[in-house]
Amino acid sequence: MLDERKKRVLQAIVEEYIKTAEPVSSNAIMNLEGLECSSATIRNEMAELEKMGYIEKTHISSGRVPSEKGYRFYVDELLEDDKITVDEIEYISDKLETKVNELEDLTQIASSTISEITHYTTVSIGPNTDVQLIENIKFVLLSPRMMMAVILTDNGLVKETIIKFDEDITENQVNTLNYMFNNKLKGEPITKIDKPLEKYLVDEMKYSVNLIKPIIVQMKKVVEEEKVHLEGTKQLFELPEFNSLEVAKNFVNILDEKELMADMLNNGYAKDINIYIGEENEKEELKDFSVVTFKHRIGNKDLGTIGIIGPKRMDYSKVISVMKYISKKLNDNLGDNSDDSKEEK
Amino acid sequence: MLDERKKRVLQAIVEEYIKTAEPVSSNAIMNLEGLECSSATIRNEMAELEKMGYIEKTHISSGRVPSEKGYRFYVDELLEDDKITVDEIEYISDKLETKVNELEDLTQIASSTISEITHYTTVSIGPNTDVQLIENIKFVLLSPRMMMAVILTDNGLVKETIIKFDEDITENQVNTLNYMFNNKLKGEPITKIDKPLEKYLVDEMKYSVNLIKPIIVQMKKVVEEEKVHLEGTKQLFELPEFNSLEVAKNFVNILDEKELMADMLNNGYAKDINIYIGEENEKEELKDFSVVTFKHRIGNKDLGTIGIIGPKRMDYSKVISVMKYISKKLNDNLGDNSDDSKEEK
DNA sequence: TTTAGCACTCTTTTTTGTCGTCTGCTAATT
DNA sequence: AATTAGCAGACGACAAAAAAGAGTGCTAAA
Repeated sequence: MLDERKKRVLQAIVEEYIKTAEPVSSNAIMNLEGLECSSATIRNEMAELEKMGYIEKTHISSGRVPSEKGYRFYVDELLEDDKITVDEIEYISDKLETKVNELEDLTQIASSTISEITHYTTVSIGPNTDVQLIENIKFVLLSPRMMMAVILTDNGLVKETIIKFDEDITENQVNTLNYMFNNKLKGEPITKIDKPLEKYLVDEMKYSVNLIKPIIVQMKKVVEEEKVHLEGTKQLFELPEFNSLEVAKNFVNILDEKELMADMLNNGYAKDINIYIGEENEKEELKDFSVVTFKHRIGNKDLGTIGIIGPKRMDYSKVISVMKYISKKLNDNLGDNSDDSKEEK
Repeated sequence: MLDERKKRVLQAIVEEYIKTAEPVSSNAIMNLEGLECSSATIRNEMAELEKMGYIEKTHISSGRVPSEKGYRFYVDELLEDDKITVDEIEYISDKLETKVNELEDLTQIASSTISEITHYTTVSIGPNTDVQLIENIKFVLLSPRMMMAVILTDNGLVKETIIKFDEDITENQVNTLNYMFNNKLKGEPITKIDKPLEKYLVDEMKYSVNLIKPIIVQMKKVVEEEKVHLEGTKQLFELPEFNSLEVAKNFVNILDEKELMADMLNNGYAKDINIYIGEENEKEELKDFSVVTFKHRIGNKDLGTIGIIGPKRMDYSKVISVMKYISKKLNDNLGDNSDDSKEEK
């Protein structure tokens, strides 16, 4: 479709624009490797690329800026990996050594590391609820009317919550609950903790509704809860595109809508890495941004999703290199030294 | 010091400026209640108020803006309470009805309610660590190498954490730990969980350091951890002062520094409500803002602190009314229906 | 003591002009 | 047929100048 030189011109424009945030002129990219020709020739190529929709002008006599179609082509066909430096590799390795007790923290560390290296904002979220299986449930009486419920999932996450009752409970009751819940739920997806279960326990098993209802309500809540974690919000404000108050406000609005973030990360299942450029984002509010999402897993255990939010001219190459490296590193590390991960044969 | 009319003029200027964010001219406040005189008279008063330092001009022929001294006088002497509407009262009552299982959530609900009503940004934090006493500690074995520690404090908060070990642990060991920690720490401030305790347990009581160290490390971490919670960040961006990119950036930077926020809230002990206007803030970064902090408690139990961050021309009256009402409401509500609060005679 | 009136100051907005950049096109060159 | 040099034209960015508007301080009168 595009001949070699056009590809080269497009690539040069995208990369130059990523670097400078200024419309790229024919002069600016002339004499780059593979473009040893006059500016006039490049202008001709640019005119055609524009006609095809890969680049556009900001005004009639301006330089060119990549269109979303242009970015998309760049990402799909022209992207070169391995833009990660030795220093960065060292920094990442260092960060990932941090000993964590809860796997959830690992996603946050990955998220903050990405943000620090790329200088974009990252947002992270735990694994999707419907892929998590219950490995064990534990009820512990804290005081006569207060109980704690702990749920261990097969991917090593721990969810705990406190449940209060209007009447005293006995150790005996707690033991029965322990047995009953484990018996019923072990190996089931955590989403099974829901109304029907409450109904079953009350109607069929004849438990007191006063006992069961708060348990189900509270456990359901903690199971469904999406903890969205943000990192590096201020960094984007250093970018030249944030000199427009409009864009800045828009961005702050996005960050304030945690559910919107959660939604964004939960969609787009197909691949581990997904790239949404501008209008490709489902959310109207994100149409001036690009988002790269990264499904973060160890072995076959989903550990959550990380999203990188940046301008449309984000350094896709860098972002993807970093993500791939982190993914690799995590799997290398946790292959050996994770105690609680189940041995797979 | 200030005669009645001067007070009235100052009050009018402050309130008008709070409303419009524009320098206030002599014309604008003439004919307000208590100011039934000509603009020339008001100009004379303004000239004197300016000489005394209560108001200032943005340039030689502009209207007047309150100085920080002016705001301070307004807050100390001129503030009228009860600027809260019936609708707002209803909204607050409604929000505070939400049933919470963890007292921590209550501070967040209060915080978000304040933000929604005042349209300023709020930031909240749990109670200061050194006022919290340990009521009970519970260790629960989750798997051979994973234990959960739960700390109940006298003000009804629950802190829990997971501890991992490099070797298997027995139920017996957990029971001993339970007995030992409770015996040693019940009634003590949570800050007692620290190095010296580790030393004592290992050296004197001859516990294995492999067992004790991770416990102390992890519990200390969760005890010291300050969970800063932000609410309504985007709202401030609607204010006219945020049309300056400088201010906007400044603000985003502040929000990104969670420890700064925590510091801010932990200082200023004296009163339950503290007001810091502009330069009165200890933090350089906050010198263009006003902060109102609100120590939130039920009975004599400290439940955390909420800070309201807004422009210097924030609607102090509204903010304070809302806070007072919330405080009252919480105490009314939780006087009766809180099950776990200890009965005081 | 208050007020009407006016000159003066300063900001804001609009207008005008200049400069520089980059394109598209044409005609010449390879 | 592809490339290139050269140039006219378009337009943004910036600065200076001009006009409009808002508010003050002061003076003199009520």
